[in-house]
Amino acid sequence: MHDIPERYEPAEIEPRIQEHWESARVFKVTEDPAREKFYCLCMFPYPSGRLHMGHVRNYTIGDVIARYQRMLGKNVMQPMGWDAFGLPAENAAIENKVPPADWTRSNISYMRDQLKRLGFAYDWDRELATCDPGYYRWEQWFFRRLYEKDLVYRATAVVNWDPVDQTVLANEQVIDGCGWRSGAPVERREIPQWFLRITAYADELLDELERMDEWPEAVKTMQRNWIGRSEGLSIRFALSDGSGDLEVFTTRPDTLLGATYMAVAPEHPLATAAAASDPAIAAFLETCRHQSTSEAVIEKMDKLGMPLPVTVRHPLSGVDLPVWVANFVLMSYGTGAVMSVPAHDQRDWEFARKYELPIRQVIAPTDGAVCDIDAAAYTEQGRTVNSGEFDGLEFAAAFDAVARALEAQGRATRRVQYRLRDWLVSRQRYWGCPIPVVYDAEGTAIPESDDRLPVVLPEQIAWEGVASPLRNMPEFTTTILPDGSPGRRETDTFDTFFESSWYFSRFCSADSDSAMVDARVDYWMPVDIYIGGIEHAVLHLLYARFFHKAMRDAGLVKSDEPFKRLLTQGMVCKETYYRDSDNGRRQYFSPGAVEVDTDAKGRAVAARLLADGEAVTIGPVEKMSKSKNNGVDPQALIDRYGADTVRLYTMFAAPPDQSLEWSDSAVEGASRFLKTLWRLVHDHVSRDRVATPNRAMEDAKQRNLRRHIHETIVKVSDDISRRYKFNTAIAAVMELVNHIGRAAADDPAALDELLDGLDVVVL
RNA sequence: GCCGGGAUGGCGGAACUGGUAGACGCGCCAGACUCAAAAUCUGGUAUCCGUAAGGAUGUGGGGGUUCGAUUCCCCCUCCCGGUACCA
Repeated sequence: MHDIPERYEPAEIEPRIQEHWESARVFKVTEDPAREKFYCLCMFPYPSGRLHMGHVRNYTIGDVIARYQRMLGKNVMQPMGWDAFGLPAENAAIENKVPPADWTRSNISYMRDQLKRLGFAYDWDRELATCDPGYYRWEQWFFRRLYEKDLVYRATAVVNWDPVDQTVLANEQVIDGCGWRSGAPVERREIPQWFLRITAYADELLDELERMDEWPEAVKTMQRNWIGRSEGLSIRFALSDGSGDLEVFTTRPDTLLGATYMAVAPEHPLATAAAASDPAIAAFLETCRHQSTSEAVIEKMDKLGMPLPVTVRHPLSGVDLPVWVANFVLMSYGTGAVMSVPAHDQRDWEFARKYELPIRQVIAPTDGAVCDIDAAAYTEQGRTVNSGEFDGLEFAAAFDAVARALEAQGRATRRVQYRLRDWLVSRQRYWGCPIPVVYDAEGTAIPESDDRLPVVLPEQIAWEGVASPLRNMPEFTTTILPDGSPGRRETDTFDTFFESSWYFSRFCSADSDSAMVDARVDYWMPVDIYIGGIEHAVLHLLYARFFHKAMRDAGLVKSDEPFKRLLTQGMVCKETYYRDSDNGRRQYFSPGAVEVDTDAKGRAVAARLLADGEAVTIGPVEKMSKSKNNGVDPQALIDRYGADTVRLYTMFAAPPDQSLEWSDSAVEGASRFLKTLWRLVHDHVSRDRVATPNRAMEDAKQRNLRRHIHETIVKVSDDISRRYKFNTAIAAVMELVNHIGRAAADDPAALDELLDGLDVVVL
């Protein structure tokens, strides 16, 4: 090791050491009950084509933690795999006429090389891709276990339907109400789909959060609010004509006497029945049929409604209340109907104002403060007024009194309701795991038996048009039922969150072809630290928690929770550049294709497309993504500076949980630091140490350096293991290197301190 | 709309438990080396006034608690993530 070259040449040394790591299987691990295990996991990537900066940042954080834990002597597993099913592969298939399987596998191959080039300490023997039948057969197998436990059911749900392309669109594919390819106005369509009963686990998913003290508070709060447990009253209002009941759920029974109208969803039977004889209502429902299915869009649109020719009887006052159809009431929430109390709900208040419906105050502030119902709804809990025999009660007492009165009439039931809805796992797409179900001649669904699994997705396909080709493949859809009669195969595939809900368990026994997971899973699970983007705070992380509990209840794993500690990485963001084209759609340009002019303060003021020299609009700073085309390609930086520089810069630029606005000018600094360090080591490594240094002979400067070395060890250890602040750990090491460099110039005789310092810095 | 997060020099960020605001790095300025440049090294660099010593101001905006607030509380603005079929 004494013949270190004078110049730092990452392009030469990095591939050499990486080949050694690979050929010697340095990071391969097996279970060792004698040693403390550490399972370090980063969210696996979607193989989109090339690594982006978010990947580099994510996997560098994981690698720093994994290597630190190895240095502590733990048995560290750090695996890597591919979240390989998904929409982009279908788009590539449509655009480039290449089968999604081929496109995906070639992306995996390229990105695997990139990961190796970045030098991450992965146990590659555990690599998996979710599009391999050897992986997805086990979720088909588990689907049947869930079915047997009544955790699977079939029901109708609304989708975005593109009437031109004759296909279902993802929310992301609907732009201003139109299909992104066809440009045709999208329609809502109800179709039968498969659901997993995640709500059966709602209470456990909620309660367990209290004990997850190594998860960020923000993520737990988001999950709590998402689950949204509320206690309330399910009230059955009798239709005035005696033809039935209208059931609603409310968390505010204390406001019942303030209810002045009812609102139902456009798909509600009362609305569709009225539309049959009233063209105006039918026309309204028709406009609602083009409404978005996205909550963000629905909540921001104009709130519209129409009165229906029915009324309901108020169970306490006996007054008949009008029933309206309203575009913001969702059929998929609860019963598709709500009771409206405009005096005490702001949305109801605005709707009532717009349509001149009565606003009736029945709650007043407990402290006697004035509240002006003409200005806004009073939404706080208070004391009942204008409520006859229920007057003067505070929230809990009023709730109870109203509940008892209605229960006595058989008109209400106390109920716990969740905002969380069951997990819709059906996708009308080709590139996913086939849902293992067959239908008989009557259309009855029969889950596939274990001995007929996997249901293999045909990979060599000819893609015509836009819709999933599976429906037009008789060799796939035609099948024989267990009783020998002809059957038809389900052509829907699973939501890709299905695959990402258990891959961490599969990594523990990735080579098993006889079981979903085996006993090794209980050595490694739970994951000790899970690192990934904050954008997964709810959906992926909640589905994965649910799935793990369902696996536990099927006897497959012992742990209650899959992820002991969670580190949510902030987004890597970058300015967007675009032009609005004539058809109203936006064309985004990659930062590499654009030249940006800055003012004296370094702020971007204008941008031009390099290809034609014409101006492009500078858009907001957003998460680097394919759809915004604002990703910075790390490969160019790796080629120019080496992997260590890119990794160092990524860790130095910001703390991991903070969003990072990318700037490639500062990468130079990281490179400079590594060169300086290399030269210092080169200048000293061949010098011989004094055999037994005499610490008592150290002068003040030397003692000062030795003290600084040890302070840095404490600081860096704490920053990495407790604080997860890699930027300040690096800053501390830079300060130490500056100190060592000055000492080397001033006092070359202080060799023992210099060499000790360099040893520590290199570690 | 709702839920969660954020805002500190020209730029990225630091200040961990309420106690010297701006560590470390980028950029910029000056100097050394060089025929010259690059690279490298040394020094300076929050803003305003001042030759300087020094003074004043300063952590998105407004208010509050405190001997003391980037940090705690209330209100607001803007930005980011999620919003159930992007992953």
